[in-house]
Amino acid sequence: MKDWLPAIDSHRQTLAYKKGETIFEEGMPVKGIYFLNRGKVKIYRKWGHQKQLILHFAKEGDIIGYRGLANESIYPVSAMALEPSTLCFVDTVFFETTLRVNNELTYKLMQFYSNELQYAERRMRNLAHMDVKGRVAETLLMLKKDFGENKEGIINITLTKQDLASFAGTTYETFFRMINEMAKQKIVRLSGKEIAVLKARKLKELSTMK
Amino acid sequence: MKDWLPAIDSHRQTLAYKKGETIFEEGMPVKGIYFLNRGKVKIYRKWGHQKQLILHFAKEGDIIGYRGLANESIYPVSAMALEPSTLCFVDTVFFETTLRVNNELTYKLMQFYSNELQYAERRMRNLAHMDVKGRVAETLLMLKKDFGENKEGIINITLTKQDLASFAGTTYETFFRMINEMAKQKIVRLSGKEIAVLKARKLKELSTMK
DNA sequence: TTAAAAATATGATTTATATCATACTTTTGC
DNA sequence: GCAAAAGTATGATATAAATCATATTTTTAA
Repeated sequence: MKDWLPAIDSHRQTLAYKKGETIFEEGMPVKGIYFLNRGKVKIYRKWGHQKQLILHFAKEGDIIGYRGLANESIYPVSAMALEPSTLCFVDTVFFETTLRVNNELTYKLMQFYSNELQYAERRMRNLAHMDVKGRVAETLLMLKKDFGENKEGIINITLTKQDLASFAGTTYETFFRMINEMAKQKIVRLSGKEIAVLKARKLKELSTMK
Repeated sequence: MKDWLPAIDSHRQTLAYKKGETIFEEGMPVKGIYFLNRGKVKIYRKWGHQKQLILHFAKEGDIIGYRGLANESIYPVSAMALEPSTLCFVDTVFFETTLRVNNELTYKLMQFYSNELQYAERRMRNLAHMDVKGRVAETLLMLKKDFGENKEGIINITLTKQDLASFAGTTYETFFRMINEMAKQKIVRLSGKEIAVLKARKLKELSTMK
């Protein structure tokens, strides 16, 4: 992913966001693409005013806003900083010009989209058929894989239970019950917002079709 | 979509499939990409042996198997002909070589993926938050938009109720009840496998968040 | 530093939707 | 042309998960 940064290195503009600040919102016109230098960001789609489905948690090095590079020039998703974050912004016109002349970059981005599409469609299938406990299990495995864990085995991302639930595609209450049950069975260890996976094998099992 | 056909016109190979025949299956190694010349194809992800989520119905002119063009060289989805279909096949190596030299084609394909991703993520959100009646309503609107309707207003695709249910992300029984209810309310007209949308406005309303 | 807001925790209740059961009809393959 | 398989149709029942209610704790911002 980092490989394409040099190509647009010149035209960048650095922006800082506080925790809870919105970077862009679905329905807003696309102005450019963002690269996350520092911090963590959630990408989500809203449903009504209260509900949302979190599609992705972005970390340092990730690009954000690429979903807007389609025909529609409107963001199909929203992005909010989960901690103080620094992003560099490249306006669409320049980015697209770069893509037009840099075939390698375009090819990489295309492959990247292809992977994202695979991931989205797998999750779609899971939302349709996997039970909530399975989705909670998968959520934890995904976070562990994407963000890693420290020496104590604690996953390197701090999230509210509500955000975890919105990522798993369920309600806060149900998520809480599920993860609590897993804690009782010593599959995970919880302490405040810290989560450690103790039995990855068991989680894998829970997220496998029965 | 048709615009990129000429670029690979030479290396093609024509294949015919009967109704119900599998074109490729998830987990199989990717050999190439397909262009649907004639017929209709369902693209789906399996869950266990009985269940599936249909991601997309492809029609004449559509490309199929593009999801395999990521890092993994394994099809993440399956494809099955819904009626006698003719496809033209282009092997991955040649297609990728073409992409490497044809920036315009790569750019178009990238945009195409971006659109697909938007679509997938919107459906993801719907599976998480929209009720089944809403999803059934949206399913019908989408089919009407994608396949059009004849003079009598009948949608130009013939599907089993089971496939319709698998596309809406529900069971056959629930789908049946929902669409039946819509027929009683004169929102749609049913006759065998024929479906006509009578009140698109009402369907739109049902698929809007409450 | 303190009041307000957000997040956590958990029991009780409701509801949407899946599952099960069964009969009938249409389609398909030999 | 006919038997088997696939699809359609519907009622009854089960259940997973959402919703509601409420108390406590933690975090945030003035």
